[in-house]
Amino acid sequence: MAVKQSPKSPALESVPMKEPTAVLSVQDSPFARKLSAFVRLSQEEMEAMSDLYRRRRHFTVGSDMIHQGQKDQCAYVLASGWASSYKILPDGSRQIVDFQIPGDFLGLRSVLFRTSDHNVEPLTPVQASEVQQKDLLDVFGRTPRLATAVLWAASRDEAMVVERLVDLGRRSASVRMAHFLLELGSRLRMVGLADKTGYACPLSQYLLADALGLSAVHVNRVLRELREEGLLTFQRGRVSFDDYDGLVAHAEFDRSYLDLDGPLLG
Amino acid sequence: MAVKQSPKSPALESVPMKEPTAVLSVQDSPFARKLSAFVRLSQEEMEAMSDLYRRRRHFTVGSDMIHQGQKDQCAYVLASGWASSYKILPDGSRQIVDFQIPGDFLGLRSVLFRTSDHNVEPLTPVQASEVQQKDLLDVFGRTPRLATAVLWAASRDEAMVVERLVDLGRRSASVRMAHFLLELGSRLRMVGLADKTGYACPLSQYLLADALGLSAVHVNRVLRELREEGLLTFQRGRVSFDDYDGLVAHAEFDRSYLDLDGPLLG
DNA sequence: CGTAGCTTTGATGTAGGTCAAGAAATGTGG
DNA sequence: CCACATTTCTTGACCTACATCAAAGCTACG
Repeated sequence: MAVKQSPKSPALESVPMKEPTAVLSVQDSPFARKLSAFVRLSQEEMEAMSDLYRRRRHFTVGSDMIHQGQKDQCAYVLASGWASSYKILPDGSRQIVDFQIPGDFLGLRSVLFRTSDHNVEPLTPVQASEVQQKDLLDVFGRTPRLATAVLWAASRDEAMVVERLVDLGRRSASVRMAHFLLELGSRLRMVGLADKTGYACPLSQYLLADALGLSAVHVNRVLRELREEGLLTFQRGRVSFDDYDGLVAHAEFDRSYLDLDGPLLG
Repeated sequence: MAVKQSPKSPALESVPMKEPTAVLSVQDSPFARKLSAFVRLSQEEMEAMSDLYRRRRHFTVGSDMIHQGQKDQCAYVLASGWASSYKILPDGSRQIVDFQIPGDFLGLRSVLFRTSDHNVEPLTPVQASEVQQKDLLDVFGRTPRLATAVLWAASRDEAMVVERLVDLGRRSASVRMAHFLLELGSRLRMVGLADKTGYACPLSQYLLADALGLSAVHVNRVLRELREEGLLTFQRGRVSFDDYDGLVAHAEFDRSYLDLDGPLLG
């Protein structure tokens, strides 16, 4: 039910910012890296993609990137920082749908739909490339394989939302939390922001609560349980896996839904 | 937690089957109708689409259309009948992610991913067109606008999953049920299978429970409440809106996430 | 006309919510 | 670098929405 977000996250400084300027090269961007998991991109496709990268923008915490109900919104590719996409209900409560990390494409629906059905806001300072509707449709027309790759990325995002749905529908709070933090770890590893031991994480317990359909109080209790069971520690902006295998077992974590097994299209 | 589905649904016969053979004409198919909500399809695009329609298949209740964990799955476009897509958890419980109705594209993820991350099974006898990976990628290469339209349709599906997520995370059982049945009504209206008074619905209370993250017992109680409040009646395979406006208010139903306002691409 | 799956209802249990309030941590201005 | 303000985190006491268990009554087809 918490509506406020943290203007000052405890882990803000500890998130590796990975010298944003270095990301300007298209091939090395987290986004290209992610799409490469699906198609082996040609030189031409790389260039088409760089057209999407022209307009670089910066967002500070508290400023909206995409706003529910507004028209003609842009999409973005996150270069650095974290964001969250969420819906606000009439009674003021909030459901966070997903968190975005570097390399994530965000706001696809707000481009394809006439009006955006959700909000996106930065959780840390964010560097992102603006993608306008026209650019996106042009690129699709020129390089269908890239279009397919974007479709694949969108499907992967949907798979994650589905997994969150299973979390809320059928898993206990503890399993849910473990599952979620493992998924986040997997995603961060894909872009080099996590390893087996854990990762820096700027999420407050309020944010976790709104993402997992729990109360902040219960989030706290669940985190304590997991810590006391020696599975994982989430403190001072860092998630540490104390017993990775035990955690995977506890969470029944099967990451096949993240489709990580190398390019499908040659 | 219910794992069994209904081999004999009470409403099975009352679902209008809309003479399946008449749907063979591409322009009139519910699928074309749905995509037309996004792009005005050219003759060429219609023809490309008809390539996706070649292999028509029939499924009986109890046979799987798509199976979790299997490789090289097909996708389908539903011509008639209802299906449900779901995930089974290790403990045997089930979360239904969505129900498919005529015109719905199903199993996109199972084509794009190496292995399917979910199951799809018919709830009534089903007529569907099989879409193989190759067909789909070919069509994308030839007609990018069609690819964009499919991307749009996939985004619309994701928007519905997101709304289900909000249901499970932040809405009470009663609001959740009302919201869900209204959404289903909107979707059915788009393909001419519902009107303001209601629609034929082959879903058992067990299925509703597994979709909404409730127990079947509680589904029953919630339906009774809604009936006693004069909002809606769900009996003998038919959902009747007794007080549509009251229901919309109760459910806080805002259907902008279905993006119904006419073609975006000329 | 039997029986297998549905629906309905009552009694009882519990996971997680809400309220409240103190302790850490973090940021801000001097 | 310190005192104060603001979030966050943490814990305890209590409560409620929904689950679970159990047992009848329906319905529909075989």
